[in-house]
Amino acid sequence: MIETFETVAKAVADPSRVRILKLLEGGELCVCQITAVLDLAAATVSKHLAALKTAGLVQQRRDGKWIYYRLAERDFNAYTRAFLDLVAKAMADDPTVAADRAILARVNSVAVQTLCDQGRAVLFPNVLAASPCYGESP
Amino acid sequence: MIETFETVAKAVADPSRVRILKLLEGGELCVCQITAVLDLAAATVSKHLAALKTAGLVQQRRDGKWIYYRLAERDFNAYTRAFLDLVAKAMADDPTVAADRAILARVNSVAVQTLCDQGRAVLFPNVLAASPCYGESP
DNA sequence: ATATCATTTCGCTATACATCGAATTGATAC
DNA sequence: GTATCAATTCGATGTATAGCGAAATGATAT
Repeated sequence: MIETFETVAKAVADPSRVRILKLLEGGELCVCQITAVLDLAAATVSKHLAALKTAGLVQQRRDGKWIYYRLAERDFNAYTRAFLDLVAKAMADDPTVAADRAILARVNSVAVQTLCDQGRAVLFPNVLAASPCYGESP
Repeated sequence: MIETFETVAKAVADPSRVRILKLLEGGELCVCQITAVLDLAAATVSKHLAALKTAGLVQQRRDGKWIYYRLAERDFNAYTRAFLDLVAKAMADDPTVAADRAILARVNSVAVQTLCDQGRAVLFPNVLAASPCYGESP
């Protein structure tokens, strides 16, 4: 009881995990998409997702090569509803959350396969690198 | 924003601090009363209370030699209401919380001064120790 | 069957924190 | 003023955890 509450509260008491929950409010995402937004090592994101799952805050589903995470059903465990509602209402205008949403928009504009292949860099097309060098031809 | 949320969530993500909040739902208590119930070192309890205060979940008031802590006003900060309501609704029938309430009943039956002077032991009168030893006379 | 590859687990390091006893603080009460 | 003493802060210790790179896993797709 109090141990379960502790597990869920701990899950929500980390900024990276809160950012994940706020991202998932917009719909399910696969691990590499979440990793691209947070800009953390895949191992780190995987661990956070496991913590959120243990806490009963998210659920997962496989689709081909990718595993998609989504917010858990409200009645998943005794505290799922209360904490997810709390997080949903909070941090509506937090700058980090807003920035993540902006990156998420870019993420959603590229195929998951492309994102997995090329990594986060594909989200920020570097004009200088893509263009021919100035003064290259005589 | 997200940092404030993190502070408050961390505050409730510890069983000792949750026990304190549940105790304070019954009304204000001084530090030595809380210490007696939790059965932790005074230094530890003091630190927990400081964390709860920083999180905006409790407030304090001095009365003579003692400092009384109480749950914070619901609009104390952006998250006070949400988290205090959440804790209030949760763990209604948790065994640890129930046991704490039983000890609290004993605490409320003795003067604060007595509790401070004699410590937690005063809550559990030891019949054997209080009686004359068997076979002591002739 | 086997190679690929997204995800997870493992091993490690650095930091955070729960807990304690001892020392300090600071308001009370003489 | 000064002694008392509840509460806090200090210093130390052990445990927990966020982060990473490397290795392992396991489902897919050839």
